[in-house]
Amino acid sequence: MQPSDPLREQMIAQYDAMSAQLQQAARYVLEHPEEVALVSMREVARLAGVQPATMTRLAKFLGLPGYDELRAQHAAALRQRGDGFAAKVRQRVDEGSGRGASDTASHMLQGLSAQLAKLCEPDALRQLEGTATRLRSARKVYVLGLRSCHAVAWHFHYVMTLLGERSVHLDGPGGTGGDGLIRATSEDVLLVISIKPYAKDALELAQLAKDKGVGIVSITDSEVSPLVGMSAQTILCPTETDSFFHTLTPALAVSEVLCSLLAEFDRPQTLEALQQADEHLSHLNTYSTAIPRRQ
Amino acid sequence: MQPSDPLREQMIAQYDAMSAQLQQAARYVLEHPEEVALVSMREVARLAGVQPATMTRLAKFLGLPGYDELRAQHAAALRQRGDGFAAKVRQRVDEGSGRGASDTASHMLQGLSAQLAKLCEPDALRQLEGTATRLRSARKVYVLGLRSCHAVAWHFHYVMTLLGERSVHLDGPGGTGGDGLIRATSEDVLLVISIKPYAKDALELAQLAKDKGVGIVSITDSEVSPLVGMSAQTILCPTETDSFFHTLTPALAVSEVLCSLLAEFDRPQTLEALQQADEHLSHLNTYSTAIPRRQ
DNA sequence: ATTTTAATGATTTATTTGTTGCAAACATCT
DNA sequence: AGATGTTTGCAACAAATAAATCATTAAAAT
Repeated sequence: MQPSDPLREQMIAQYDAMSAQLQQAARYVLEHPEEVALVSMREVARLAGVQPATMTRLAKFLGLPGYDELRAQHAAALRQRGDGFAAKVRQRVDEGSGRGASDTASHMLQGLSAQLAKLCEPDALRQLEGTATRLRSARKVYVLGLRSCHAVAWHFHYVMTLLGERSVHLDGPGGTGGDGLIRATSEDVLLVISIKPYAKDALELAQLAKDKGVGIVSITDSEVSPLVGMSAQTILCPTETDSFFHTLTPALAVSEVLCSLLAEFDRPQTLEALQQADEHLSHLNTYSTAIPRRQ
Repeated sequence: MQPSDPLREQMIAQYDAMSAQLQQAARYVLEHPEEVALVSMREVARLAGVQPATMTRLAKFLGLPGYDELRAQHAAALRQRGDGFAAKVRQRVDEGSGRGASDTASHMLQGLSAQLAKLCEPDALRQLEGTATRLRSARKVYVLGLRSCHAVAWHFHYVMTLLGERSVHLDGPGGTGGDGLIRATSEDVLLVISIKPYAKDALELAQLAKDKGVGIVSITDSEVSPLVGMSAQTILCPTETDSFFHTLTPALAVSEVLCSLLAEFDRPQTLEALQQADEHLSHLNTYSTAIPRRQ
């Protein structure tokens, strides 16, 4: 963000030499420099998830006399930003007049940003809430998304897996994806994600599920999507870009919001489930705890 | 400076009704709003040349519960200025006076929208462009994303597959994911996506690839991500939400932008590749052409 | 001129802050 | 294994903080 902030650079440079807790503290400071300037040390520590003492230790590790100096530097940086405001705008204009790639990228990102903002409209929120409610009451949640929608389906399933064991992902090698539905009942719900062009297999599987009495909810792209007719709840999200492809970013955002709503519904249970997942994964040594040597 | 700061306007409006000391305090606050946010009340009082108690009285005079609220408001204003681009979007956040789920959803979506807007800043655009350039010149592009990042990796790979045959997805059943690298050379590039907590396997595979001379580019979440050190190009994207989970929406957006930039680079070839894909898929009868019967 | 009212200054009080010392837990290396 | 050095969490501390209280002063009204 500020390439010319010496303290920042020092933290990045010395990051590898820090202990785990120090790294966690440093990471938060790097990512939330304003907070360091604006709130108390204990509060920063709380937000960073470390002991208050660790913040002091971080300051000393960086060669500063104490935490106050750390805050002072961040405060100074924040003060300067008021002045440097004009410079930033100028920089943007310079570049904005420009050529090619950055322009395309910026335009596309702004479009996506606007699409997400649009999802905040009352209609969309109602759909989200309705769908979350329906999913909440399900015994099992089957998740189906083929081809381009695989990414969204899988991610939803992945998060739901961390949360409990109600989720079944309808996908598998050798075309066995549909087998998950063998014992599906009317107590279950199928979340199907599909956008134009709609994959035939997805529609057929959804129809099959519906015939078995499974409740259908869907994330799709249009009022006239084939999914709308067979779904008890539908969330519509935009997919258009000015590029060649349809975007799945709004759909992924929607699925993440659904996960959050479901998680938020029963916080204690969610926390317990997440802790279980943590333990399991740490036993499996899945994640890199210490940062490996840099090259 | 801030025409839409209600507290500011209130102070100006009520200025005449204040006592001499209160006016002096208010004047300083109006002229040095950053200081109010950044230093203690007593210090502000000293700088303003009034008694500490006067600052408390000023806050109460303005109808606030106490000085803390005065500082909180100035801090919030300062925070927003930092976000710059996203500020516009952020303004609406507090409007939701609401209850429950819709509120959570709306808040989260607005946050995501702001994060995408932030990616339009010059720094991020530079990273995007640099990475796209690096990917463009690669003979083959290997794509690696494990666990939560699988969704992004797979989607990138999927789109790249429609575009040509340069993409290899490093994933597979039975832990065979790394096998794709067997014939990787220094002409190739590995795109690795990983966010905290970083999957050990992903880091190890990336390191292996690097040792083979493969160029590394990455999408990750922090300056101090272990990927930064081993990558020729890195795109940083935010992952924080106020929910339990990290979001992958910005990462997906970034990957879609990368795809677009690559596609845009050679439009004729892209169009041809897409037409081929269309033909292939229509021969396979993959997509539902007619909208099936509604129920 | 005297009372009343508001404003300002000084003092006190209960919190909160940043720091430090110490013991348990941890990893590391013979 | 056992010993050693580091890292980490906890609790106690002194300093500083914001607010509440009381005393004094200045101005306004009678």
